[in-house]
Amino acid sequence: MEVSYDPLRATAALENGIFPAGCPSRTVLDHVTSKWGVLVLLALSEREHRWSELRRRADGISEKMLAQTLKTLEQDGLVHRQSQPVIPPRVDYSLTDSGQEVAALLVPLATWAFENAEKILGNRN
Amino acid sequence: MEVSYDPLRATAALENGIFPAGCPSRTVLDHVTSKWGVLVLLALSEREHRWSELRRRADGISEKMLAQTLKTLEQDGLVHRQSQPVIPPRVDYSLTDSGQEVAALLVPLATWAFENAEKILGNRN
DNA sequence: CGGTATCCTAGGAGATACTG
DNA sequence: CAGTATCTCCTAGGATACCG
Repeated sequence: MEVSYDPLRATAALENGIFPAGCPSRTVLDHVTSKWGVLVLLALSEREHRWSELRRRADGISEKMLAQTLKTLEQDGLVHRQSQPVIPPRVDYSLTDSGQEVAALLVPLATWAFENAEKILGNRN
Repeated sequence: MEVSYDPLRATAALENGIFPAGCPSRTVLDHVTSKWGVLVLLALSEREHRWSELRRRADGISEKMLAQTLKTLEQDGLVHRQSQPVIPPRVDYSLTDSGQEVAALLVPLATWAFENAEKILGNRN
């Protein structure tokens, strides 16, 4: 996995964009970095998931929050919802192209968290 | 800015690490992706900031949340606090090495949010 | 300036029950 | 199975005041 970003574009984002309260960038950032949003995007970065799979994967999430999170991400055009008209119902969630872009940025973050967790929390003594 | 990550390590993180409720990785991820945590880390990724600078930069943050956020990040060993014994008091916050690592991963995310905000939120009609 | 200490409340979030 | 609907609880977080 490789992420390459133009420093000038990053600077522009930091200087003009991200910090004002209520600005669109922050709204988007909030959705994408939300407690459950991250986990859902990470799960979907691996492969499509059904509702119940996501429910189990994002360990600890309530049905309410899963529904809410998925709805937000779907409205944002990051997650695609495909419902099959069968009995019992089957609904698959996957990433859109935009979704794959963010997810690709989230994965290194998760990897870093995973690899540094012990050290970080170990400081706390 | 360039971020390169071994796919195998990413896979390990996703498969073993990130998802269990209450696991260390998720705690760390929560700190780092918290609403105000992201903004503080982003601000500090540019340069050192004083308390009052951070207060103004992370637009909308309350004193309470700034204090809380900084304390968490400092305990996590991501932010370094340097207080000068002068009058009036002066305190500078900067990133530790670990802090720079995460911040480097956060910047592309912020850049992406900044560049895609309009499109994303435009979907909502 | 760089913070605590206190109080207070909106809404984030869980539990439970129900439905197409 | 894949969700709503409701009810309730609790705490993240804002406002205000004060302090070294």
